[in-house]
Amino acid sequence: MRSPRRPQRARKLPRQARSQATVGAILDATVQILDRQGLDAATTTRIAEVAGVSVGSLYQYFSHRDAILNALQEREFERALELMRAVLARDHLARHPRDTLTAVMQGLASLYRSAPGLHRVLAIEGLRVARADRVHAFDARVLAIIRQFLRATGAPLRRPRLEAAAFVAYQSVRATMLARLLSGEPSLDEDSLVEELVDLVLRYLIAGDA
Amino acid sequence: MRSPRRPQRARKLPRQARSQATVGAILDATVQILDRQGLDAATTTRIAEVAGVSVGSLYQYFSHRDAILNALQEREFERALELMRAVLARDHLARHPRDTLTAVMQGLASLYRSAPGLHRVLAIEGLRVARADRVHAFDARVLAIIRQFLRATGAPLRRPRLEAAAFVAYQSVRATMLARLLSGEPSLDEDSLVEELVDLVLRYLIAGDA
Amino acid sequence: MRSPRRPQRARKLPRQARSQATVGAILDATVQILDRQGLDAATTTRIAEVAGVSVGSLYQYFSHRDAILNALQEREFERALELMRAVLARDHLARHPRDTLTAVMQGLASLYRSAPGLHRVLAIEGLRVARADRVHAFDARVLAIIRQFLRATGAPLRRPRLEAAAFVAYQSVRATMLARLLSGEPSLDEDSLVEELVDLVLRYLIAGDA
Amino acid sequence: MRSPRRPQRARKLPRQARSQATVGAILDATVQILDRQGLDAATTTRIAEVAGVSVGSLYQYFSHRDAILNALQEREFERALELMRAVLARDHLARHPRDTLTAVMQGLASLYRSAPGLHRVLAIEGLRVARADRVHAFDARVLAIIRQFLRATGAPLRRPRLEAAAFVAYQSVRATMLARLLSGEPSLDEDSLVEELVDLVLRYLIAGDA
DNA sequence: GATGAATGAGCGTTCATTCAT
DNA sequence: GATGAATGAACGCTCATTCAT
Repeated sequence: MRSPRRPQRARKLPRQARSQATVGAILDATVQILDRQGLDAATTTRIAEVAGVSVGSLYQYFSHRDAILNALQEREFERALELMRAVLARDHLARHPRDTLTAVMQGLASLYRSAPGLHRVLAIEGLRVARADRVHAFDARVLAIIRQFLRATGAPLRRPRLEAAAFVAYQSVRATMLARLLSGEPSLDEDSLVEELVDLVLRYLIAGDA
Repeated sequence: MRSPRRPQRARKLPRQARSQATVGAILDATVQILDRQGLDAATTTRIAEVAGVSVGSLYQYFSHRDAILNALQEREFERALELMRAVLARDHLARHPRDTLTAVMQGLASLYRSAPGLHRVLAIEGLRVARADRVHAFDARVLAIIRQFLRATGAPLRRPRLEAAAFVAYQSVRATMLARLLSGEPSLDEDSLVEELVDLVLRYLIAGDA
Repeated sequence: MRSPRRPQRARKLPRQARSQATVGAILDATVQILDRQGLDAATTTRIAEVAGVSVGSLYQYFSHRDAILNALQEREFERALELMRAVLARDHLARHPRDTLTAVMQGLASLYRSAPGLHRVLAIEGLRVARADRVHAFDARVLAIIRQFLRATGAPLRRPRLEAAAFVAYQSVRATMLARLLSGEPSLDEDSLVEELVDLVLRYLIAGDA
Repeated sequence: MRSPRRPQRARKLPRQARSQATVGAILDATVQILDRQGLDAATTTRIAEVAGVSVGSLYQYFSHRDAILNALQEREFERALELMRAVLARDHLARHPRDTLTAVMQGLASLYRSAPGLHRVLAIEGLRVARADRVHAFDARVLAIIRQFLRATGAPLRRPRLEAAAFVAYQSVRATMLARLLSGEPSLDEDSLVEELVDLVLRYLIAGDA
């Protein structure tokens, strides 16, 4: 996409019900387009068209095109965090770490599966310099959750550098899932992938797990 | 005025000394721009400008803008493969797999370190649909090398699904290194990263490795 | 940056008053440029400039530059056909064929006279391969009208090959008028030309007409 | 084609044998390209390539691209005039005008047939403003020949305005032949076309010819 | 507020022409 | 003379953004 002519002022926050609906429609339209046709198809005109509003309205709620992608990214970030929190909150201490990990990874896999095209675009765009900070912030939150889980788990940890370990484990899982998503016809079925990743992480992190 | 005719094949190969210099200048300029300002800044006009040539010259050697990126990608691909081959060729059978793995990863880390911005862009662009095939082809070659290494190693393998294991291991290493590269100020020094990754892979792949 | 996507269908039809005005301005500007400076001067930038709009507006209503020329061509085609139909509809059976033919040719001559430069360009462009189909379609419609006229006329026809005769007659008239148009200072006044052409066609087509 | 940056000085005339050969090769190459691929394919680079010389050499003999087309046009003009002169010179006074006319038209038809693509391009380009003068000059020479023939012929002429008559007859023949050339699949075979045109012209020009 | 026609900077690309070798 | 690498003005076209209605 072209680097945009940046506007000078921020837009007002949507407060009323109708506004919320419009914002929602715009985000949903963008998701649909990204998922089916990719980033290049997500022009402001097309988004407005699919959302059933005018471009003018679009700019009433988003100061520039990238703001839409940012909002989307944020939405998916929250969704992923929520998923992790929900799984970990379910009395995971009483269960074997393997079960907890498996549940988390199945959740992530289903998240990706629900809109592969969208997550592909977000992953790519997430790597762009402009959006790097947002991704780092998200990563930090994920890592905090992981560390918290590791500390809370009764299992004996192998790794002295907890922070490094969480980083490596997280990136490995994230990237492998994404790579499978990006390969046209995955040679590995989802369940097997989850199994492999659980094993990878367990053996890496937890002593004596064989 | 003229109906546009997309050229299908590569332009003439540079034979003379001056031509070689021009091609080199274009590639170098592109690397520099990608490394410092990212992909969007790498317009044909800007590349030509930095290379100190005219746009016309650029098109004398590259059929279209993307061909420059492709050439660059190919160059880095070959470099990475060459590095892996070189390390694995060095009597690795006589050494402990840990040493071999460490050597490979140190090589990759230094490759990334040499031009972080470039590798960031190549990694990102490698995810785009248009270039997905090239990346898959590269991945397949890497996976073949890894599998060959695993088979040749005397060490007892833990994983029944060799192909899946190679995929998971490769993506984990690749992504973690890249993620560290992308984070502005890495919290993990390079040696520690290599150590962690070697450990990750060994425990995942090789039975009884502790 | 972006892979170019050639639009296949026409742009949105102009509905509002302002839109209509813009389309009109674009067509008028194009006619003016073609008439005065020829086809090569009719760049999108120049057309927009003369029309007093931006290039963007131009592409809001025409999918590509050639679409403007096509629209212009179509407009003139329809105008010419309408003229022929109108003249032939005027109780021509009751009149001598010479009068009918004269009326038709006077109409065509005045059509050409109204914008010689435009018709010159359209005639030339009509010869280009890209637009040949459109011209052939127009020619076929004209020939059908001519054949219908010849059949309806009570006059005894000299020519056994009606189709060939219509073709020869039509091309002769068309080309001679055009040639006169193209010569800077016509040596033949319009009335004389019409007279000559009527005579040419009558003697060629109609038996005993002397 | 793009309107060229016009050079300032004329080129030296080719005097030596090698020069003549180069000029010939360039013209032949241009004919071949025009005939097979049309005007847009006739770039200076391509012409030089087909001619087996360098672009530099091309510019040694032709001051600019259009000069090549001009030379080609001139060559075809001379060829056509030569053909007419040759036929008319063959004791045509002793023969019936119909035979003479038939011979001329057969000659023209075979000229066109020998390289339809070339003549299509020349016809189109000949109409462009830039080259209009050259065409008018050629037309004038043709008309002179025609008038001379008409005067020399013993046959009684119908038309008082000899100049106008020559013009009408010439344009009719030229355009009809060209139109047949331009229509993809001519519905009229060449012999029939010649027959029709001879009849058209004879009845138009010569009194009592039935 | 909502609309959507209008804007125009900027992109990738071409090719006639030049000139150092 | 010949070469062909280099030039760069100019083209068609896109789309994020604005603002009169």
